[in-house]
This record gives sequence, C-alpha cells and structure tokens, in this order.
Amino acid sequence: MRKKDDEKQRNIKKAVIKLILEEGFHGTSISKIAKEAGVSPATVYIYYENKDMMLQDIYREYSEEIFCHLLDRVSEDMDGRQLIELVVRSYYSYIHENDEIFYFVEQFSSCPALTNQCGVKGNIVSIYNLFNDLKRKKVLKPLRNDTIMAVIFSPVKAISNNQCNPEDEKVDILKELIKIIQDALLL
Amino acid sequence: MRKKDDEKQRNIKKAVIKLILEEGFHGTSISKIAKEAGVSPATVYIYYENKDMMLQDIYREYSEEIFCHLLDRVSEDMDGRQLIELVVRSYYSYIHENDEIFYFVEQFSSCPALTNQCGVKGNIVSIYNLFNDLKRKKVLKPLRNDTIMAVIFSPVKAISNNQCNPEDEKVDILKELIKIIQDALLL
Amino acid sequence: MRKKDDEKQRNIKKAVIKLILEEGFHGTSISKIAKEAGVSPATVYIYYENKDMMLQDIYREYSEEIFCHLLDRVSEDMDGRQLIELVVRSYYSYIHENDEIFYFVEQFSSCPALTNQCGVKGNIVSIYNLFNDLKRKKVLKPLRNDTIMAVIFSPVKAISNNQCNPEDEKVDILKELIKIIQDALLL
Amino acid sequence: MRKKDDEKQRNIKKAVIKLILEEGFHGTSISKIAKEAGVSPATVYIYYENKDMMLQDIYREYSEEIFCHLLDRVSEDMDGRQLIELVVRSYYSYIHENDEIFYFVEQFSSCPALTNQCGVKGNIVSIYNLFNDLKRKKVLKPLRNDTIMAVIFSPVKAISNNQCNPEDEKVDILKELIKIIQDALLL
DNA sequence: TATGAATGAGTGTTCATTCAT
DNA sequence: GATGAATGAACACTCATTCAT
Repeated sequence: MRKKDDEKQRNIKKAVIKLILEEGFHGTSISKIAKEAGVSPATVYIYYENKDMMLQDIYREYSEEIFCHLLDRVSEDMDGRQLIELVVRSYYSYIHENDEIFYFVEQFSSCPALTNQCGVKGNIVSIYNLFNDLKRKKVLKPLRNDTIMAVIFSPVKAISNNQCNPEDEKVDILKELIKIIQDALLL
Repeated sequence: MRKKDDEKQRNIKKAVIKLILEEGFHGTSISKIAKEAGVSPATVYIYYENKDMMLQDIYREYSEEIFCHLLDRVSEDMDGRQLIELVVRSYYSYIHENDEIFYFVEQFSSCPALTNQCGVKGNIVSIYNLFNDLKRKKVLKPLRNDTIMAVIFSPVKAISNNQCNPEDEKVDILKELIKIIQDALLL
Repeated sequence: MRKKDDEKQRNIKKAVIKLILEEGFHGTSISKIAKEAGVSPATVYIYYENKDMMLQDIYREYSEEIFCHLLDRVSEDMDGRQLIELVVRSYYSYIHENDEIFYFVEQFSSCPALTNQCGVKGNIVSIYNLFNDLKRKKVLKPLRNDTIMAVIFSPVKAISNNQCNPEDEKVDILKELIKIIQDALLL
Repeated sequence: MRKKDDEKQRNIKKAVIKLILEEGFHGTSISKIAKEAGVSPATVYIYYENKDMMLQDIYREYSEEIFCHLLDRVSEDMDGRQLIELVVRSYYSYIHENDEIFYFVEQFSSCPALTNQCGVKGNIVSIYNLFNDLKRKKVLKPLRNDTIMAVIFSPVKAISNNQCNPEDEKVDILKELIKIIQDALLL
C-alpha cells in the first residue's frame, strides 16, 4: 500500500510545479493543486503541514537537484576545458529539459519572503569540493568558490531566461560563453 | 474638480515595492498596499486599471532604471578597465542601495506568468549602443551583446543575492569578479 | 443655458432606461449611467437627490405615460368595439415601440422593495374617468374599474412579454384577444 | 467526509426568496443571504456555481410550481364553469399564500437581463394539454393556448399585485373576473 | 453648474485550512 | 489514509456618494 501513497505525493508535487510555471505563486492555490493532482484538498495536508511547508519541502528537494545532475556527468579523466564545457552545457540543457522545475526554483529563490524562512543554503558542498579539488590540482585558478559559481552558472542562466533570442542564436552565445569561462577560470 | 495627486501615486508605488520585498508577490494585497500608502483601496483603482496593470506599470518604470543609473556614470575619458570596474561597482551598489526596487524587478521578471503578459523587453538599446561603440573602438572584444550583458551583470547579481556571505567578503569577491570580467571582455 | 442642463438630464434618463433593459437593476450603477450619459457621476447628483430618488422620479415620469399615449388616441365618435380595438392595439404597439421604457417600468413595478417607497398609484384617474363615462353611456358593462383595467391591459402585456411566439403569431393572438375583450366588456 | 446537508441548501433557498421580496434583486447580496441562512458565504458556493446560477436554479425550481399546484386541484368530474372558477381561485390563493415565491418569480421573469441567460420556457406543457383536452371536449372555445393563458391568469395576477384595493374589495373583483373569464372561454 | 478625484462600505468570490465521516 | 463539506478571513474590485476646485 505504500506505493499508492507515494504516487499521491508525487502527483501533488508535479501539480505544484506545473501550476506555478503556468500561473505563478499567486494563482496557485491548494484547491487548484488538489484538482490537478486528482486528490482532495484535505489530502494535501496529510503530506504537508501547510502550504508554506509544502512549497519549502518541494523547493528543498529540487533546488540542488541540478547540481547532482551536473556532478553525475563529471568524470575524472576530463581535462579542464572539457570539464567546463560539459558543466555549462549540462546546466543549459537541464534548464531546457526541466523548465517547470527550474522556474519553480527560480521564482521561489527570488522571493526573499520565502527564502528567508526556508534556509536551504546547503548541500552545494559537493560542487565546492569539486572546485577545491581542481584548485589543488592546479586546474582551476585560485579563486573563491563563490566567484567560480557566479562566473560559471549565472551567465548561462541569464541566457536561458532571455526570451528574445531564438534558440539557434542561443547556441552561438553559449559557445562564446564557454570560451570566456574557460579562459577566465582555467590556469 | 480635484487634481490627481502625484504624491498619492508615489506612495502607492513605494508601498507596492516595499511590501513585495517584505511579503512577496502573493501576500501583497491591494488592501495592504492601500493601508501602507495611506489611501483607500478604491483610490488605487484611480491610478491603475487593476492589480496586474499596476504591477506591470511599476515594473516597466523600474525594470530599466538601473541601466540609466549606469549610463549616467559612464564618461568618455575612461579606459576599458576603468569603465568595466565602474559599471560593475555601480551595478553592485545600485542593487544595495535600491534593494526594494531590485527585488521587485527580480521577482517580477522571474515569474513567467507575469512577464508573458507584459512585453517589456525594450529599451536596453542604449547599453547595447555603448557596447557597439566600444567594439568599434577596439576596446571590447567582438562578442555578441547578449554575451557581454550576461558576463558583466549576472555574476554580480548572483553575488549580491547570495545571503550567506558577509558584506566584507562580498567586497573581495567583487574584486576578483572585476578582474575576471576585464580580462574576459577587453582586448 | 437652460437648454444645456435639460439635455444633460435627458441624457441621464435615457442612459438609465437603456442600461436597465440591458443589464437589469443590479448591474446599472451610477458610474455606468454617467459614462453612458456623457457626464460625471457627480453631475447626476445635481439633478437627483440620490439613486433611489432618481429611479423613482424616472419611474413616476414614465409609469403612466402609456395611458396618456392611449387617451390621446381616443376620440368621441368611436363606438365601443372600435374604442377597445384601438386601445388594445395602441397599448400593444406602445410596448413594442418603447420597449426600453416599458421594461424599465415593469421591472420597477414588480419589485415591492422599490414600489413600497414610491407611492405612485396615481394619475390613472383620467382612464378611470373615461371608463365611468362609458359606463354611464351604457357602452361598457357596469363593472369595477379595476376589473376593466385587468381585463383590457394585462393579457396584452402577457402576450407581449412572451418571447416564445414569433411576431406574426402574436398578431393573430391579439385579434382573438380583442374579440374576447370586446365581448366581455361591452353591452 | 461530511455529507451535503440538504437543510443548508433549503435554508439558502428560503433566505434568497425572503430577501428578494424584502429588498429586491439588487440589495440581496450573498453575504446577506448567508447570514439569513445561517451559513458562511463560502458555503453558498458549495451548492451553487455563482450568484447568477443560484438565482436561475431557484427560479427554475419555482417558476412552474404554481401550475402543478393548479393541476393537482383539477378533477375530471367538474364542468367548465367549476373548473375555471377553481383554477382562478387557486391561482389567486397560491399568490397570497406563497407571496415570497411568487414575487421572486415575477421579479426574475420581468428582468430581461436575467431571463435571457436562463431559457426556462418549458414545462407548462401539462397546462396546455389540459386546454387541448377541454377544447376537444367542446368545453373551451377553440382559442389559441396562449390566448387562454393570457385571459385566465394575467388579470388575476394584476388584481393580486394591486396594492391599492383592500382585501375584501379584491374578493368582489375576483368574482366579476371569474364570470368574465367563464363567458369568454366556455362554449 | 459641473467635474474627476477620493473614499468607506460593500460586492461576489476564493483562500488555506479544519471537520466529520 | 482519504475525502468532500464547511468556514472565517481575505481577496480583487465596484458601489453610491462627497469633496475640492
């Protein structure tokens, strides 16, 4: 019977993420979520204490999923240029393939009122470990991890978000960006 | 006949921006706005057609204010390194000094449900003109404007947003960042 | 200058009657009326004490207009049958040609909450005088005036209101009705 | 899971009908209805999709109740005169005994803005069948059903509505009316 | 006289949440 | 565990009316 329950919760999560992309945080109510998930509003409260907790839980679950996605792809035998290209491209494609999740996380994290309560700020540790490792191996320049993070990820995010450019132009921009990031970070 | 009271509208705008920082988009209701602005809920509707229009109007007004702020500071006699340092530092300090406005714009623009309706996209033209000019003068590398934008601004934004780091560490990170951006973009 | 004012008031009246047909009593607000009439909401209050008084005034003005319309058409030299046919047909055509006014009056008078305040019940006196006259002349049977009123007018109203029947069928029904009323009332 | 509470819905209906008599269509708000019915405003929306649908539903339920009331009283062994007297008197007494319902239906049906959406029109069929039957049996004159309807019911309604006459005078008028209708319709 | 700005009280409706089953 | 009924509080918005000009 455990199966059934888990599926309900999964449906709820899916519904939340879908609706928040479509209708924003305001405009996504418990009853809409329940309808979309095919359960009763009351059922939501079996799995989550209240709406805020629900959003936080889901945020926590997905906010660093992307980094796992990246780390899974990194392997020991890559050189620095390969590694950066891989990470950047994987990040870009994750955003495209998981747009609902990505926008959910983005919206949540750009709302101080939500993140203040939440305090995720957390398990990026493994990415940081990777950077530390690469710095020790003289692959990366000796920069602060926060700097490296900002340089690798945020420009890619900015490109993805930009709804003006057509897809094929974005590919070209990405190529320029990879080169820049490689030159900026690698020794 | 009473004249439209500019101060009233200014108070409404201030209230919106303040409340959205404090309470997020959801959680910011017309009646809270009205109370904060010291007017009746009905008065809001004299100045704005409805809530959506109000947010869009305010977003449109502020979304590119930051770029004016930057362009005002740029002067002809700077070399490339100076210019980039100035732009980056000004951007950073704008975010700090206008955090309410900045977070309002960020939250709005990270919500597809809102931005889809609102076609701003617009008048960043003058920044683009500056870049084009600098490329012609062989100061900037011949990169796409979108790439340049992404490289200059988004890492700074990422640093500012990061609520983990204490202020003095951010200063150091900013220094690293400026160096990286200079090397990446200047010929 | 008296001209101008009167026109404003006429526009307001027209607007009220039009909007009440289109949108009913609820749904017809002062500001909609003002917009339709091309004046400011405040202007309405120059001509009428408040909304209720406005409706009552307009009701009073039009509620017995129809009877004037009828009496104008009656002439001395008609016999009983002619007179009844004329009255019935005129009543019917008045409803069709002045549907906005008619429905305004109908809606108003079928709402006890409105009519209770308003004591019109009034100047049908001239119709009653006509009936009394005809009874004295042994044209009409010696029935109560209220009975005569009910028999002549209400069936015609019922026919007009009936939105099922096509127009040409109504003409036939009207013919039947006239015959019935003539036989019922005339000596 | 709580069951839908029939009594709640009944209370809501009663409240609607009572308030509409007292305060008219405008002036009868959901919150007044809810208070009168002893439920929360939100509860109303469990039983009805929205205010318009609520009014329509209730209208549909009651608009032809009166005809059932009449048909129940008609029996085979009456002659024409008896039948008409019975129908007229029953109609009159129904109006008096169910004045709230009657005025609700009247107000609703005299508002084109409401009836246009609604499309009841419907099940007066059984009354029509009765008329057809009586015409076949040579009891009624061969008149159109709409004519018969108009002649029987609308004058009675007009009398009932008339708030000038005292009750005992109405009784006399009714007597006159019955005679007239009998003579007009019976062979 | 005439106006558009301004408003408190109200509108219909939905919200997050709890209750009874 | 799961539900739909139930709700008080809140929502966005409009109302009839008044104010200052």
